Amino acid sequence: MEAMGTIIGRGIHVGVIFRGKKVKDDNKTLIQTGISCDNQDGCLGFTLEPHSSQTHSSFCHKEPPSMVPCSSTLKPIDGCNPNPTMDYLGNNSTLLLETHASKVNNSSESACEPVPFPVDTAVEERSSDSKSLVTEQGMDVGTTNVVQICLKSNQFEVGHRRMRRPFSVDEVEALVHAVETLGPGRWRDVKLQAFDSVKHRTYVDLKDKWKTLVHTAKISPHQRRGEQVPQQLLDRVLKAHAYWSLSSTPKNLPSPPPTKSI
DNA sequence: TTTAGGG
DNA sequence: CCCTAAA
Repeated sequence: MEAMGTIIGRGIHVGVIFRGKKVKDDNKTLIQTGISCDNQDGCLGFTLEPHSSQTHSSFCHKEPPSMVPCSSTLKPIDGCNPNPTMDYLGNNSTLLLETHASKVNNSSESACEPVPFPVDTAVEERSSDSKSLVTEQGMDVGTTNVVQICLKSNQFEVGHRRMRRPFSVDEVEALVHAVETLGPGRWRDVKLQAFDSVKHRTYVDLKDKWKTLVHTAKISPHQRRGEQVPQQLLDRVLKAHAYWSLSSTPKNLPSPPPTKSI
């Protein structure tokens, strides 16, 4: 915030770059220039020029509806960010650029970045708004930062593959608990009961996770990857799985939940 | 829209 | 995670 405050306080120029070319006429709106009307596979970019703009610039690709983590002085952006989760919580400043081009929105996810957790809940990745949150890190006054907002070749083209979000042990615990009481096959309810506020976890995701959990619980510990799920939890998975598999009425009365003893 | 499974 | 036939 300090960095941005310094920059903005001293006046900052915001230029628009379309398809690599800087848009000269500042009086025209995105719609007037046609930038936001068609589905051209161009790229929208913004140049933030504090003062007498220099040349140093860094950027990363991003799309309209999501965040555009951008590091001006750190690691280059060659695809995806090394560490998705953290990295955006420190003393970073945030600049919000709103490109309210009428219907240009549409949703697709970040092309190279996982949405920083902090804002994750605030701004949905699948948001239909055309906002771009640019997170600047250690932006040096005097440098020109360019944020590329590439519109996929075809805005209607199905979005990218969603960012991978490994389930945390806590999430697994919540999922297991829900399945123990509701039983598998009722993913909609599981979602509502245990992940209602976690928008990036759909009931299909939960169903898939349960599938992998059952598998994980069956293989030997050393074959498991990622964050290790407590064996105790995996035992509950097998327990519930066995219980609901034999139950004659799997999806009906959540009769005596699995013997959650031990 | 959900469920259920394979990809 | 994605893709989708079925329900």
